[in-house]
Amino acid sequence: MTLFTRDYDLAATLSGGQAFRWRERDGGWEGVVRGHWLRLGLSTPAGGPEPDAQGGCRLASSRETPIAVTTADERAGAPPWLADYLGLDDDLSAVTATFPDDSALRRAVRACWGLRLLRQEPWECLASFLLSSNKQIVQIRQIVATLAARFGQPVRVARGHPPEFAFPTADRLAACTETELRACQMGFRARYLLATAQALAAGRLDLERLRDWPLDDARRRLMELPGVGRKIADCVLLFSLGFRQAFPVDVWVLKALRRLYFANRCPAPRELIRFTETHFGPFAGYAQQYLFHHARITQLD
DNA sequence: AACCAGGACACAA
DNA sequence: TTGTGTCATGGT
Repeated sequence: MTLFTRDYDLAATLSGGQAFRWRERDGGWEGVVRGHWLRLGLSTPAGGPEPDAQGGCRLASSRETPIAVTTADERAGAPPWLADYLGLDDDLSAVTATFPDDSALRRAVRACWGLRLLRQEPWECLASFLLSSNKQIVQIRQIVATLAARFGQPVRVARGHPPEFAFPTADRLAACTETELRACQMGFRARYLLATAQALAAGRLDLERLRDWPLDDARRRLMELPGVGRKIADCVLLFSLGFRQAFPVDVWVLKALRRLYFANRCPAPRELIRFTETHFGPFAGYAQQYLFHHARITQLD
């Protein structure tokens, strides 16, 4: 079946450090979401981003980018939650139109047009980013894969496909020993993951309910969890709970911000927060993701 | 072989 | 409030 949408860059979205369970295989993208194995692909060749004559993000070209969806059950349609997960309802032209008119951001948007923010499951997102601290993205993927294979439920896959597993529930990880978690190569993060899983399993916080709260309150509650600072809290708010103004600042984004907006100076923490909260507008999180991805892909070239 | 990684935390000043 | 050492492990 096919999801009809516009301006979607699957590679930038699924492998850009928001989610850690997608991998490219035979020209498509395969992953497990909500305990369902999925394969996604562009049903027509997307080509690269196609800058319009003006070359500005406000006037960036809009293109049809239908997404072919394959599930384990060939007779079933696309899961009803998939469009929401993929952020299909976000209008990129409208989003980027709210950005400040600075050339650095325009360049980043043009370089990865079609990059979108996902709406992941909050627990998987939180757990994954608990594992992300001081780790490279390739390593985070590996740890998450190991964790799922050892403690996740097996899921249905296409015929002949190697086995896949759901992301383990908080209840399941809460029942693990720290030693079992450390055996997944997560190092000192095991203590945080275990303590947070136990806090959620005990019902001390309902992640889903945070959607309805003001941003600052939701962030404050997340930061009460062991191992969750502002950066990880903002990742959960932005990548799973739909707070498009949340602005996680990691080493890549910090480097980009310093270079583009602070003349290579190192801003004071409070000054940096104020800047990220005011300069980029209501979709600051989108601006952040473009800056992040642009910084990464230009670094690798 | 050093250096660094989508950080958080305890602690000092 | 802002800076420093520490944490465990592996990529580049």
